[in-house]
Amino acid sequence: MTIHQTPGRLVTIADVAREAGVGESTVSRVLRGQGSFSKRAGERVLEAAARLGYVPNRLAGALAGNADSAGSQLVGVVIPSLANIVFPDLLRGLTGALDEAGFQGVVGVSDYDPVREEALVAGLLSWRPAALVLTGLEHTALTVTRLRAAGIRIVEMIDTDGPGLDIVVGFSNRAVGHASARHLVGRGYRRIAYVGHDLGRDVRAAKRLAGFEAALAEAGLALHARELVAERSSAAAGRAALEALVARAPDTDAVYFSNDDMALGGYFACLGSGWAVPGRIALFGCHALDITAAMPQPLSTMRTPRLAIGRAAAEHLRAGGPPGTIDLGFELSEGATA
Amino acid sequence: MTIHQTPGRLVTIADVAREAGVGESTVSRVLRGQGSFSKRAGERVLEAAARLGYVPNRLAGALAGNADSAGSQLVGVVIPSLANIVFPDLLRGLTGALDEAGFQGVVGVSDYDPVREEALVAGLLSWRPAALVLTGLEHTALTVTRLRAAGIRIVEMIDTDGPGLDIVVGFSNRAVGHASARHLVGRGYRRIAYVGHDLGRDVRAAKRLAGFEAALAEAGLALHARELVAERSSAAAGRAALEALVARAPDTDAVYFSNDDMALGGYFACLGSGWAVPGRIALFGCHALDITAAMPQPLSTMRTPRLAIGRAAAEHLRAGGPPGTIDLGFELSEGATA
DNA sequence: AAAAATGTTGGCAGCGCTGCCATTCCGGGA
DNA sequence: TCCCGGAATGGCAGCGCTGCCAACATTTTT
Repeated sequence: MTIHQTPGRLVTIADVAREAGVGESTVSRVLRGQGSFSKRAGERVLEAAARLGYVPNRLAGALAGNADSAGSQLVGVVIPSLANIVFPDLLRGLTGALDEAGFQGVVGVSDYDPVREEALVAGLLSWRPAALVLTGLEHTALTVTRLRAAGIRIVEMIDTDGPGLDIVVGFSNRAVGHASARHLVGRGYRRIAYVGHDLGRDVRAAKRLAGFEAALAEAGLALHARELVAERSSAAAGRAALEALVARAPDTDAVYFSNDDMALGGYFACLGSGWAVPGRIALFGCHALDITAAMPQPLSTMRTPRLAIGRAAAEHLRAGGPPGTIDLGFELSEGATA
Repeated sequence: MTIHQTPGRLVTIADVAREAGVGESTVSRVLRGQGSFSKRAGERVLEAAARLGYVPNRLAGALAGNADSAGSQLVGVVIPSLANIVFPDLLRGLTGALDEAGFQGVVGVSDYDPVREEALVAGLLSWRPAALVLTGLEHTALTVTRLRAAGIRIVEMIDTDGPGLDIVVGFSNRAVGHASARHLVGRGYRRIAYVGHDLGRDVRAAKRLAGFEAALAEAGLALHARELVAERSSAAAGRAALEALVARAPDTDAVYFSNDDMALGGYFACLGSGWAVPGRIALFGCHALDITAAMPQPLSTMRTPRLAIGRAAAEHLRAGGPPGTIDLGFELSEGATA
């Protein structure tokens, strides 16, 4: 029962035209519901197409349609990772809105590597996408050159801390870090440490930390300690890192995590070691992952509008408006751990 | 600083040919490193292409190249959801292997809806993909017809419980459920309940439950209770459901969850209510999400090879072999909650 | 009733690329 | 020196579709 029957050639618009007894142009018009045609022609074409099992060839359509401008209805998307739940969320908002608008997303994963992104962008551009959606503001010079030359709408998601190429949708990671520190300081914590993952790659986590330290400095404080893991963020890494940190700096009274999954790991470390949260040690995360709301003590964290960012990115794809930055903000999720 | 410069026409192969002082065919051969050409011609073409910033148009390439067979280098992918971490994992394995092989994935999200899948498949087929990767074995009749007519390789991921269309890569969800029940029964639990999410849509969770109940029956048992939430699986839903379940059937001694995130929610419920795990109540999940390994008591669950499935799916795309099922199995992750 | 306006329709030239084929170029053997 | 086989090359016909335009049909207006 192989599926490979490939009877020969696939049905083309010419076959439908012959079957329906009309011209090719009429078939084209009917199928796209564009231009004028008689009711009778419409019926016959639809009927013939169904009878023949016609599947339009968008490759040809896009090629013929509009050679320059928005060639196809494909939209290239580059995200850094699928392992960090933040990005599937982004993708979720994006694909949802994208296919409401009749677009198809072509997804590439850069693994936080600008050089990898460069290659992905080159590959995506060769499909003549209607637009490109990237993550973050940091790109190689060659990527930027190519993007400029492509003459299509570019959306950069998530990070508004810096100049964008065209449209930027996100929030200020710096401000998130800043607000997080203000919250901890306001709660009276003074010996505040940081637990994070590979900052060399995750530029946005680094920006949050910068904002965090800036706010500490404004309050006359500095990071009490810091523990970085080389790997990607995960609960296991957060757990190990917090344990290491507490061993080194036992008097730490609050910890800022680069990410909620790290923070969740930290929470587990506290549970395992019997450290009272937030009595013995307070925990603060970032992103407000769904899970954290179900914890016995909801995690104190910052809610970032990931779905909304994806959706907004998709919605601004077609808009012919001027370049600009759309800041969707963030919100304190008070929780009970800090 | 608009990016929209669209100087007019994009650079075509003809422009490169003129610039390099060779024919179009030579440019095409050089750029694809195929056919024979002199070293000198090769250099000049590459140079000219770089100078002009030439970006090949794969739309045209695919259209001209091989009209029938593997038209483009696009691969259509349909997954049911991005909210359930299982699918991003699948996607991760898939896109990784896909772009090693030079393919680009076009992703659609069906939201667990076969009718939505039908529309997505139709849309994807119109890009003349080299192959299609779907999730699960359940499709509408029309989808199946179209898939057959397309004459391309089809891979169905994750579920091996039933006949596939072409290539199937995954594990038996029924067997997972069965093994889970055997484990709980073997540990001496007798009043075993089930906590799950919307089974009407998540067919695979339903298959796991069926296998689970079958194993219970073999042991002379039946489900002690069950609690279903209508929404999608999540920690919050798991927590609420477990609390409801314990209220209704306080003597339950073990709970099988449809998913690890549900189980994690259940664990949080136990922590919150002070129910000893597994003394008062044992918990068993499914999928072995990363997070669960960091818990103070690692969750007892079944490790499913999600990344490997994605990778295997991509690898079997090109293989011209016969249809068949590849069962990647699963593995008990003993943990400490059951 | 003729003219003008409007509604339908089919033919055909591309879109940018690749496959095919005929042609040219080159070095080595007769 | 001439001829021959293979490497290198360019021209051109499509791939399937859409945009444009001219042709024709049908109404409406005067």
